[in-house]
Amino acid sequence: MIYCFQHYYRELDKYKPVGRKFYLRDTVIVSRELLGKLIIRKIKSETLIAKITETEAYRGEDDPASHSFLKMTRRNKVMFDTGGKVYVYFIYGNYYCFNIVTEKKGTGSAVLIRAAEPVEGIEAMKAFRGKIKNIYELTNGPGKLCKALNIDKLLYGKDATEEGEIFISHPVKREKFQILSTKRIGISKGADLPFRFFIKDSPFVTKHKFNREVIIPGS
DNA sequence: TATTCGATGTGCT
DNA sequence: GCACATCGAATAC
Repeated sequence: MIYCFQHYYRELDKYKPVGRKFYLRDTVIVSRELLGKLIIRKIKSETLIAKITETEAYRGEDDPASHSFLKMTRRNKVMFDTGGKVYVYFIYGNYYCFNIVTEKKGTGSAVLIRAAEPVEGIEAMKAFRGKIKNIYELTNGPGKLCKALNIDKLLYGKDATEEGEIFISHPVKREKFQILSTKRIGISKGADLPFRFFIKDSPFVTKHKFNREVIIPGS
Protein backbone atom coordinates (compact mmCIF):
# COMPACT_ATOMS: atom_id res chain seq x y z
CA MET A 1 0.00 0.00 0.00
CA ILE A 2 2.71 2.45 0.95
CA TYR A 3 4.53 1.68 -2.24
CA CYS A 4 1.38 2.44 -4.23
CA PHE A 5 1.01 5.83 -2.59
CA GLN A 6 4.60 6.70 -3.27
CA HIS A 7 4.20 5.68 -6.86
CA TYR A 8 1.03 7.71 -7.17
CA TYR A 9 2.60 10.87 -5.85
CA ARG A 10 5.70 10.47 -7.93
CA GLU A 11 3.59 10.27 -11.08
CA LEU A 12 1.74 13.41 -10.11
CA ASP A 13 5.01 15.15 -9.48
CA LYS A 14 6.70 14.00 -12.65
CA TYR A 15 5.58 16.89 -14.81
CA LYS A 16 6.10 20.18 -13.07
CA PRO A 17 4.87 23.38 -14.73
CA VAL A 18 7.51 25.95 -15.50
CA GLY A 19 6.70 28.93 -13.27
CA ARG A 20 5.73 32.46 -14.18
CA LYS A 21 9.16 33.97 -13.56
CA PHE A 22 10.66 31.94 -16.39
CA TYR A 23 8.51 33.80 -18.90
CA LEU A 24 8.94 37.28 -17.44
CA ARG A 25 12.31 37.69 -19.12
CA ASP A 26 13.69 38.73 -22.47
CA THR A 27 11.76 36.96 -25.23
CA VAL A 28 14.85 35.79 -27.07
CA ILE A 29 16.24 34.17 -23.91
CA VAL A 30 12.89 32.50 -23.15
CA SER A 31 12.73 31.32 -26.75
CA ARG A 32 16.11 29.59 -26.43
CA GLU A 33 15.37 28.15 -23.01
CA LEU A 34 12.01 26.69 -24.02
CA LEU A 35 13.97 24.19 -26.13
CA GLY A 36 13.94 20.82 -24.35
CA LYS A 37 10.91 21.70 -22.23
CA LEU A 38 7.77 19.58 -22.49
CA ILE A 39 4.35 20.48 -23.80
CA ILE A 40 1.77 18.61 -21.68
CA ARG A 41 -1.60 18.37 -23.39
CA LYS A 42 -4.41 16.76 -21.45
CA ILE A 43 -7.44 15.63 -23.39
CA LYS A 44 -10.00 13.82 -21.27
CA SER A 45 -8.09 10.90 -19.73
CA GLU A 46 -5.28 11.05 -22.26
CA THR A 47 -2.00 12.90 -21.79
CA LEU A 48 -0.04 13.89 -24.87
CA ILE A 49 3.57 14.95 -24.37
CA ALA A 50 6.07 16.48 -26.77
CA LYS A 51 9.53 17.94 -26.25
CA ILE A 52 10.06 21.37 -27.78
CA THR A 53 12.76 21.31 -30.48
CA GLU A 54 12.22 24.56 -32.38
CA THR A 55 10.98 28.04 -31.45
CA GLU A 56 10.83 31.59 -32.75
CA ALA A 57 10.91 34.82 -30.76
CA TYR A 58 8.48 37.63 -31.54
CA ARG A 59 9.32 40.73 -29.60
CA GLY A 60 6.96 43.51 -28.59
CA GLU A 61 7.12 47.07 -29.91
CA ASP A 62 10.31 46.93 -31.99
CA ASP A 63 9.60 43.77 -34.00
CA PRO A 64 7.71 44.44 -37.26
CA ALA A 65 7.02 40.71 -37.74
CA SER A 66 5.14 40.46 -34.46
CA HIS A 67 1.36 40.39 -34.47
CA SER A 68 1.53 42.95 -31.68
CA PHE A 69 3.56 45.45 -33.71
CA LEU A 70 0.80 47.86 -34.73
CA LYS A 71 -1.67 47.86 -31.87
CA MET A 72 -3.77 45.69 -29.63
CA THR A 73 -6.60 43.91 -31.46
CA ARG A 74 -9.02 41.18 -30.51
CA ARG A 75 -6.70 38.57 -31.99
CA ASN A 76 -3.43 39.67 -30.37
CA LYS A 77 -4.92 40.86 -27.06
CA VAL A 78 -3.43 38.02 -25.00
CA MET A 79 0.08 38.88 -26.23
CA PHE A 80 -0.17 41.95 -24.01
CA ASP A 81 -1.09 39.87 -20.97
CA THR A 82 1.50 38.58 -18.52
CA GLY A 83 4.13 36.05 -19.62
CA GLY A 84 3.08 32.39 -19.47
CA LYS A 85 -0.27 32.76 -21.21
CA VAL A 86 -1.19 30.74 -24.30
CA TYR A 87 -1.63 32.58 -27.61
CA VAL A 88 -3.23 30.54 -30.39
CA TYR A 89 -4.03 31.99 -33.79
CA PHE A 90 -5.46 30.70 -37.04
CA ILE A 91 -3.39 31.03 -40.21
CA TYR A 92 -3.68 30.40 -43.96
CA GLY A 93 -7.27 29.25 -43.63
CA ASN A 94 -6.14 25.86 -42.36
CA TYR A 95 -3.82 25.84 -39.41
CA TYR A 96 -3.35 26.98 -35.86
CA CYS A 97 -0.10 28.18 -34.33
CA PHE A 98 0.79 27.77 -30.67
CA ASN A 99 2.64 30.52 -28.79
CA ILE A 100 3.57 31.29 -25.21
CA VAL A 101 3.39 34.93 -24.15
CA THR A 102 6.57 36.38 -22.65
CA GLU A 103 7.73 39.32 -20.53
CA LYS A 104 5.68 41.52 -18.28
CA LYS A 105 2.12 42.59 -18.89
CA GLY A 106 1.78 45.17 -21.66
CA THR A 107 4.87 44.16 -23.64
CA GLY A 108 3.17 42.27 -26.49
CA SER A 109 5.77 39.56 -27.01
CA ALA A 110 5.58 35.79 -27.46
CA VAL A 111 7.43 32.67 -28.52
CA LEU A 112 6.07 30.57 -31.38
CA ILE A 113 6.50 26.85 -30.80
CA ARG A 114 7.46 25.59 -34.26
CA ALA A 115 8.31 21.94 -33.68
CA ALA A 116 8.55 19.22 -31.06
CA GLU A 117 9.55 15.62 -30.54
CA PRO A 118 6.65 13.27 -29.70
CA VAL A 119 7.20 11.67 -26.29
CA GLU A 120 3.93 10.20 -25.09
CA GLY A 121 0.50 9.58 -26.60
CA ILE A 122 1.96 9.10 -30.06
CA GLU A 123 -0.94 6.99 -31.32
CA ALA A 124 -3.42 9.68 -30.33
CA MET A 125 -1.28 12.30 -32.08
CA LYS A 126 -1.27 10.22 -35.24
CA ALA A 127 -5.04 9.97 -35.07
CA PHE A 128 -5.37 13.76 -34.86
CA ARG A 129 -2.85 14.30 -37.67
CA GLY A 130 -4.16 11.74 -40.12
CA LYS A 131 -1.93 10.07 -42.67
CA ILE A 132 1.81 10.67 -42.20
CA LYS A 133 4.85 9.06 -43.78
CA ASN A 134 7.01 8.77 -40.69
CA ILE A 135 7.27 9.81 -37.06
CA TYR A 136 9.46 12.81 -37.90
CA GLU A 137 6.61 14.47 -39.76
CA LEU A 138 4.19 14.18 -36.87
CA THR A 139 5.02 17.47 -35.13
CA ASN A 140 7.80 19.19 -37.15
CA GLY A 141 6.01 22.40 -38.01
CA PRO A 142 3.75 24.85 -36.21
CA GLY A 143 0.60 23.75 -38.02
CA LYS A 144 1.42 20.06 -37.73
CA LEU A 145 2.20 20.40 -34.04
CA CYS A 146 -1.17 21.98 -33.31
CA LYS A 147 -3.00 19.34 -35.27
CA ALA A 148 -1.17 16.49 -33.49
CA LEU A 149 -1.84 17.99 -30.05
CA ASN A 150 -5.38 19.09 -30.93
CA ILE A 151 -4.55 22.73 -30.18
CA ASP A 152 -7.10 25.28 -31.37
CA LYS A 153 -8.78 28.54 -30.41
CA LEU A 154 -10.34 26.94 -27.33
CA LEU A 155 -6.92 27.14 -25.64
CA TYR A 156 -6.54 30.86 -26.35
CA GLY A 157 -5.66 32.71 -23.14
CA LYS A 158 -5.08 29.61 -20.99
CA ASP A 159 -2.27 29.79 -18.46
CA ALA A 160 0.67 27.54 -19.35
CA THR A 161 2.04 27.83 -15.81
CA GLU A 162 -0.91 25.92 -14.35
CA GLU A 163 -1.65 22.23 -14.66
CA GLY A 164 -4.66 22.34 -16.94
CA GLU A 165 -5.55 21.29 -20.47
CA ILE A 166 -2.18 22.55 -21.65
CA PHE A 167 0.99 23.59 -19.86
CA ILE A 168 4.75 23.61 -20.20
CA SER A 169 6.74 21.29 -17.94
CA HIS A 170 10.36 21.04 -16.97
CA PRO A 171 11.91 17.98 -18.58
CA VAL A 172 12.01 14.90 -16.37
CA LYS A 173 15.72 14.52 -17.02
CA ARG A 174 18.10 17.34 -17.73
CA GLU A 175 19.63 16.94 -21.13
CA LYS A 176 22.53 18.60 -22.92
CA PHE A 177 22.20 19.83 -26.47
CA GLN A 178 23.49 22.59 -28.70
CA ILE A 179 21.27 25.38 -29.93
CA LEU A 180 21.45 26.74 -33.45
CA SER A 181 19.89 29.96 -34.68
CA THR A 182 18.64 31.25 -38.04
CA LYS A 183 16.30 33.81 -39.51
CA ARG A 184 12.62 33.29 -38.86
CA ILE A 185 10.57 31.38 -41.42
CA GLY A 186 7.71 32.64 -43.52
CA ILE A 187 7.82 36.33 -42.69
CA SER A 188 8.55 39.40 -44.80
CA LYS A 189 9.05 42.18 -42.24
CA GLY A 190 11.96 41.91 -39.81
CA ALA A 191 13.10 38.97 -41.88
CA ASP A 192 16.81 39.27 -41.11
CA LEU A 193 16.63 38.93 -37.33
CA PRO A 194 18.16 35.63 -36.09
CA PHE A 195 15.24 34.77 -33.83
CA ARG A 196 14.62 31.14 -34.79
CA PHE A 197 16.18 28.56 -32.49
CA PHE A 198 16.37 24.79 -32.72
CA ILE A 199 18.12 21.81 -31.19
CA LYS A 200 21.17 20.87 -33.23
CA ASP A 201 20.89 17.51 -35.02
CA SER A 202 17.30 16.91 -33.90
CA PRO A 203 15.37 15.10 -36.64
CA PHE A 204 12.17 16.61 -35.26
CA VAL A 205 12.66 20.16 -36.57
CA THR A 206 11.28 21.74 -39.74
CA LYS A 207 13.28 20.97 -42.85
CA HIS A 208 14.13 24.38 -44.21
CA LYS A 209 16.94 25.76 -46.30
CA PHE A 210 17.70 28.17 -43.45
CA ASN A 211 18.99 25.14 -41.56
CA ARG A 212 22.11 25.45 -43.71
CA GLU A 213 22.53 29.14 -42.89
CA VAL A 214 23.09 28.97 -39.19
CA ILE A 215 23.88 32.33 -37.65
CA ILE A 216 24.82 31.61 -34.06
CA PRO A 217 26.42 28.25 -33.38
CA GLY A 218 26.97 27.42 -29.77
CA SER A 219 25.54 27.15 -26.30
C1' DT B 1 16.27 17.41 -54.83
C1' DA B 2 14.53 22.21 -55.35
C1' DT B 3 10.98 25.15 -56.34
C1' DT B 4 6.19 26.49 -57.28
C1' DC B 5 1.52 26.68 -56.28
C1' DG B 6 -3.33 25.98 -54.62
C1' DA B 7 -6.40 25.40 -50.65
C1' DT B 8 -8.29 27.73 -47.04
C1' DG B 9 -10.59 31.52 -43.68
C1' DT B 10 -9.76 35.22 -40.59
C1' DG B 11 -8.06 39.76 -39.38
C1' DC B 12 -7.31 44.16 -40.65
C1' DT B 13 -7.30 48.26 -44.03
C1' DG C 1 -9.60 42.96 -51.11
C1' DC C 2 -5.31 41.49 -49.62
C1' DA C 3 -1.88 39.60 -46.62
C1' DC C 4 -0.77 35.86 -43.95
C1' DA C 5 4.49 33.22 -38.13
C1' DT C 6 1.53 26.75 -43.37
C1' DC C 7 1.33 22.38 -45.61
C1' DG C 8 1.61 18.95 -49.05
C1' DA C 9 1.04 17.84 -53.77
C1' DA C 10 2.72 18.80 -58.29
C1' DT C 11 6.08 20.33 -61.22
C1' DA C 12 10.56 20.92 -63.25
C1' DC C 13 15.05 19.29 -63.45
